[in-house]
Amino acid sequence: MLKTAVEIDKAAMILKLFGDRTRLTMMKILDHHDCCVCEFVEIFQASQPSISQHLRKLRDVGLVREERRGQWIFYSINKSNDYYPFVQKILDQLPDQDHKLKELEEQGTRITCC
Amino acid sequence: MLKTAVEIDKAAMILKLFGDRTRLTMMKILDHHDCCVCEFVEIFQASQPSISQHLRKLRDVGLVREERRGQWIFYSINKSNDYYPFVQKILDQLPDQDHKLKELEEQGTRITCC
DNA sequence: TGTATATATAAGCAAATCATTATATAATGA
DNA sequence: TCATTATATAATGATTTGCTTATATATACA
Repeated sequence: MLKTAVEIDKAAMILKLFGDRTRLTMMKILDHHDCCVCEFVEIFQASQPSISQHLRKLRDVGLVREERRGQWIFYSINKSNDYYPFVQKILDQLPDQDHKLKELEEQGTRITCC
Repeated sequence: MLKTAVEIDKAAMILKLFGDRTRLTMMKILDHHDCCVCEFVEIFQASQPSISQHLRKLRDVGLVREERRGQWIFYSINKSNDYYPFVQKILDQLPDQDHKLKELEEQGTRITCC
């Protein structure tokens, strides 16, 4: 009974995070590729603090992880999150966003350090 | 390309609506049973305008339909919505909420008109 | 026809959200 | 060591959200 209520609440919390175009696209990209903050800044043509704040929300609930690699901080999907199976079924239904990374590569702004 | 962007945007719009505990639970219930407004008022112990406003948001994007039956207005899932397959895959992962309707039946507040 | 019931809608308000600007921190490289 | 680059965080403000209260409308029923 109680467990059920908690699960619906937790699902709603995740869906609320996904109810933002930027965060949803981030998650779709991260499901296939790690990315650093500055790549997202390029992809979304958004300010760096704005991107950092979106990533922080995703990190705060354990959906993504951060890892420093030299000068950059890379984000990746946290596949060991309890709700990853739920998350994955949603992301699987979204159109591939690889073209956004391809554009960065063509521009030469994709970070391929480490 | 453009189509892709629109689809992600549309998905984000739906997920934003689902990012609310009340609306998400409503959708899960409606996926199996039609319900009228006063039943939701009982289930969520919420005010009637609050429930009506949530239902309106779901209706405005075509996720649910309304239909008058005598004194009551019943809401149902709109399975012909383009995004219903997407919606259904999300709802399928949520715990069954039938116990909420059972409680109404036990209380005698379930509407079974028409 | 008048009253009660079910619902929708409008207006107002507090809280949440999302961007911006400003600043701090950490790593790199000259 | 100093300047640059990448990032996080704090503070602020505009917008959105979700509730409440008040009111309008439609049906049912005596």
